[in-house]
Amino acid sequence: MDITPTDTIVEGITRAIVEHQLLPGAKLVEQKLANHFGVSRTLVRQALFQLSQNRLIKLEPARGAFVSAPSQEEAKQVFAVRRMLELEMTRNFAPHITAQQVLALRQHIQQERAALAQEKLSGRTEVLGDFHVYMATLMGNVVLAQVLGDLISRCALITLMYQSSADAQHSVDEHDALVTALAAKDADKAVSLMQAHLDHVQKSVRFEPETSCQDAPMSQG
Amino acid sequence: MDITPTDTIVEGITRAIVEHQLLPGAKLVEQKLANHFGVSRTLVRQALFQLSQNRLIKLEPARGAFVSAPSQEEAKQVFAVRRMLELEMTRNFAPHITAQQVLALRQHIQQERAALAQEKLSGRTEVLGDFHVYMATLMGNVVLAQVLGDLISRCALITLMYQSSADAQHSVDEHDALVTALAAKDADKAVSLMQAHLDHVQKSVRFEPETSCQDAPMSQG
DNA sequence: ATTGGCCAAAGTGTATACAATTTTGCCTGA
DNA sequence: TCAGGCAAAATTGTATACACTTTGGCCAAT
Repeated sequence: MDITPTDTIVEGITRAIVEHQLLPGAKLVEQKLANHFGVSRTLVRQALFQLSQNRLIKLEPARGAFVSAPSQEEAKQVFAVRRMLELEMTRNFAPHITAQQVLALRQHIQQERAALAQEKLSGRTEVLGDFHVYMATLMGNVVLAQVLGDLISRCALITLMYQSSADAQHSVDEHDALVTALAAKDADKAVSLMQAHLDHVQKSVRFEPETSCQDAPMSQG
Repeated sequence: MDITPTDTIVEGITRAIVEHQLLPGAKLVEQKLANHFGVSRTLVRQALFQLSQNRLIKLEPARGAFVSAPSQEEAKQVFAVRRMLELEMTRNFAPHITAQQVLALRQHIQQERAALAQEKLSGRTEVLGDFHVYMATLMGNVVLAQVLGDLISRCALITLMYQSSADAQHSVDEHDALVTALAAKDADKAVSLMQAHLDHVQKSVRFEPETSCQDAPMSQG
């Protein structure tokens, strides 16, 4: 996987949004970003376009780029789609899962626990969400994995912003239980566990958080 | 909806791919395209990036853009994901559908028949695929509509390339039957009709055993 | 004859310059 | 005081110029 300068900028802006340095609705001025990252507007524009594809920002023609303000309704819809995909995925996966795949999932859970232990916000939700994508990959359906990845990164803003550490811990435990059910090839149990898990993740999203947004704009002060 | 020059280029290249003027594997040289469309490479590059997001072309760093060669395996996976989403969508939609929504769907089918009558290849599959997206929209789930739209445009290349006129006619009839079942709020029947429909669409895709990629650059007059 | 390296040509990646558009603030006139 | 409009500043949209990478062929050495 080639790592391009554009990816670095995407990463940086994503980080800034996730960590509340850039609030929803904030305008992203190309030249400012270019100065900040020490590149030309060309690369910034590429990055902004990429971010708009992930729905993290909104691109208004001739007006500029603005940080998205994901609505509760949108989050609800994202989770509805995730349910459609992931419940079916779980049901299909359970009967055919191999010992090797179970092992792979368990190893992933180890990574999750490690990420949690580090208490680092960044990377935490990433790893947790990746579990679901990883399941799809193990099933061998690349397309499903990509679609799920898009969906999860799409609501990543919401989840990252509002999911507490306790919720994250809860998620890992639920992943663990899910894998156990899968390992036992107990499809019904696995599906209901997945259902419950998604319910919990969705409920963990708080839309009126403590707005302790310390002011730390990205502008090169 | 603002119509940008970039969109025009995307449209043009898509059309060329769909109409076999550009075969899978063919290289897209930026300057050639720029000359062809009478714009600078800047806009061409934007268009290429956009097309790569739709998986219609593949962007290889420092090497260029190449028309994708969708594999049979990938098509299979795309349809698998579509099944997950659309069967569930149908099941959820049937009990709550309103008379107004039924009417809207029937009107859409009229458009499909009109598009078919024109014998125009371009726009035909577009309209047919749009039926599925339209259902999602009517359900009120914007996210689902977008995900479905991505999936359908993703295999649009395949479908457009290989679906015959007879198959297309068949599709419209199946849409019609589906709407009738929905109007009767017969969820089970609607779901099985949708299942059969997706099976047929998938089967209508014929992969030519010989994928020898001849070079057929876009006619530049 | 074959292989390896070097050089030119072609093409992509990035920066900068320029054009078009939007935003902002001021001034005028009622 | 306030609405309207004009002009300047700021910002985005597009084109061009330049740097770097890849590609393809030629030639020399084995």
